[in-house]
Amino acid sequence: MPRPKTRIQQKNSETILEAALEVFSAQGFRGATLDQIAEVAGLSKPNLLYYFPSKEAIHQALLTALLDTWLDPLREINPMGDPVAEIMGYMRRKLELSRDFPRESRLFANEILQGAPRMRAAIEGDMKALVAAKAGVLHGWMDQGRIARVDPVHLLFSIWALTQHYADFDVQVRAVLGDGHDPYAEAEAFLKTLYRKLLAP
Amino acid sequence: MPRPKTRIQQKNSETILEAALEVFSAQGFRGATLDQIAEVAGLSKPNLLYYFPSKEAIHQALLTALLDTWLDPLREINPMGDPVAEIMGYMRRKLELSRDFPRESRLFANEILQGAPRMRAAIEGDMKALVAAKAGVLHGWMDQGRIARVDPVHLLFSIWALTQHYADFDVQVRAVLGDGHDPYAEAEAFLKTLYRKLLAP
DNA sequence: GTCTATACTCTGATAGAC
DNA sequence: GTCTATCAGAGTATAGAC
Repeated sequence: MPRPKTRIQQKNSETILEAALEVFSAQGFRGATLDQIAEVAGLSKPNLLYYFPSKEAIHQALLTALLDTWLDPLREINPMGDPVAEIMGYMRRKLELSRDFPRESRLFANEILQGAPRMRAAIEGDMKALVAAKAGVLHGWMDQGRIARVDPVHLLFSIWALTQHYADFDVQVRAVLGDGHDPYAEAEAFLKTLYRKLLAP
Repeated sequence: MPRPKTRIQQKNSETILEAALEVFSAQGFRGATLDQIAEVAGLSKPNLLYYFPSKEAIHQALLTALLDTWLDPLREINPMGDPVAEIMGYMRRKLELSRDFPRESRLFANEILQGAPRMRAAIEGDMKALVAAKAGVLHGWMDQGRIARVDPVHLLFSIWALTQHYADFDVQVRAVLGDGHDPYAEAEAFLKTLYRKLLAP
């Protein structure tokens, strides 16, 4: 990928990544084709490969940018804040990520589901370290009796599972709910109740 | 697909479906190839296509069988039973499905994630109807004050999300936990606590 | 029923004109 | 920088021998 210098290069790179996100998140890596991405981007296939050296490289660029976005809400948990408010805020921010960036959530889910062939290092490195640090914070709050004692890592897993479910299984959620529902608004109310009860000391 | 009559036909069909499950669940529909399935099955590629008319047909056979297995635990919820015990039992059976049939869970997740192109009818039909029926049962229990009042459908979503997470995101769960953990045993303890608190009237 | 050989299509990537 | 044309390989499916 040539270092985007000019405005036009910058713009085209972004157009390609946007189109690639659309296609990869809906079809998975193998299911997506350069033809589809080119069509969505409104560019020719060889032109895609002028900006990125390969299909693999486009995918990798998306994943690299994604992990940071994905972990940001967790980083924001403040050890000095009010425990329940911090955890509720984290849950809410993760749910907002699902609502506002469902394609990113599905891109991530596709990758993990298939064994994380291109993200394993990041998961075993950055993600694991961050989770360990924040689990320590949660543990401290439990020791102080400020929230109920539960397994801190599984508490984080539960927030991931419950919030990402609404993006990753969107089709199923909407099909089962039927018309006239706002899945994310209902989810927020349900999850608030759930975590308020779970965390009460 | 020829109606399996002889014992050898029966056996080969099963061998193919077992191999196909292995490959489809790990790679998705497009990512899987007949070559891979043939190799895992220990058969030649044309031989696969003697038993099933196409790659599509193999996949369809797996999905059709899957949905029933997947919904069985929900069907077993007994309106006459003890509400908390019934819901806890459902959660536990779903978690056991994730633990004992993780490939089936990932096959299902792959399908939904990509928009359920081959399962939409079943979801909008059987699954939606079953959920509506069981949501009615839950509602009745809430009206009687036997469990806390929460959105019954989102309660079911939460059980799906939390239990399937351990199969679908297995790689991430194990990477983050590190060695020396039994994810499913820990999950069961965590989820028991979670639902006991959530459901307490 | 099972195999080898092969037809045909799709797809990632490159060549080369402009 | 962008396009048309095209190559090479992979992948689904079929033909036909045994």
